[in-house]
Amino acid sequence: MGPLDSYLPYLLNRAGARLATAFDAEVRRLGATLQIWRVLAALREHDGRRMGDLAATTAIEVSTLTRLVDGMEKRGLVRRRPEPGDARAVTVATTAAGRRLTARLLPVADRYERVALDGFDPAEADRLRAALRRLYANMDALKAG
Amino acid sequence: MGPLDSYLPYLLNRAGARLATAFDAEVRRLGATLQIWRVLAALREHDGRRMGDLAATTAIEVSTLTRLVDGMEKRGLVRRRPEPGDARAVTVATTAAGRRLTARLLPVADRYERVALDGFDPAEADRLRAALRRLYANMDALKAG
DNA sequence: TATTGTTATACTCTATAACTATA
DNA sequence: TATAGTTATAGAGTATAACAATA
Repeated sequence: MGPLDSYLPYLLNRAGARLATAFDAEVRRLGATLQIWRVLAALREHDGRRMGDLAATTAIEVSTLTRLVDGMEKRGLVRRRPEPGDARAVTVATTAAGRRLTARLLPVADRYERVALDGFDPAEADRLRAALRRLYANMDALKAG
Repeated sequence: MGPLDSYLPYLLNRAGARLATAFDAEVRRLGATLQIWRVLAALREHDGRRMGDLAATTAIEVSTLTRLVDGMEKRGLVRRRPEPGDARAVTVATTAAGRRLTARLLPVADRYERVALDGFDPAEADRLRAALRRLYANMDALKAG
């Protein structure tokens, strides 16, 4: 291993942590948290998802997600419904209030992406996105240990 | 904001979380943790650093770091010494045992980077590193709020 | 028997601030 | 007064396993 500043997991962690910390501080002023935003963003992409599905796409543990959704439900941001066809499962859907909060968070999210990619030309930004997707997929090889 | 799968903070978080989780599980079998590895990797780069310096490069909170270093000191991996010239400050240096543990962790760290970058040609990998450094630096702009 | 989600517990990390000892 | 580090406390998040209901 060479210098830390060329070690990819280190760079990935530093960049990700910095983005996440700053974003979290900012959305808290709007009455949300990073975790709440992750759930809302996942539901914006596809509303009415199952808990397990939501856990997978947000990278939030199921047991954490249960309590997070409890809180969001209490605040009227989402609503749980039994999944028709499988009574074990539950789907989570946004309410009008949830969508209003999402609408207020979206400009912040957009701004963060713009700032992070400031100075990147579109092709460069897309290469970065592709590289991160590929890196994620490469980790499948480690499942075996 | 477009699809989640093109949203950079999302991609960054997913890739980073996956790498970190898998790596942590693996080094635990060798008697370390991800946090311990971060400290050792930082000290490998430059041994005998101050606590504040260490906190900055590892992205670990100072108060967390104090207790982490407490534990590492108890295990004989590092040693605290007063900084000559400033009696308030403390430097943290590895012991022989700490360097032995580092040596055992290095191959794992190398393997993770190799797996993550599997299929990337060297120029591509370097572009990714440069992009992550640049992204990190771009976040300076958010300090103002 | 396996799966979905909830609950419970202990643990880790963070956030915040108070505290000490220096500078 | 400001800085370096420690300590204390409360709050998030994770890990694990036990559990209920259903498949």
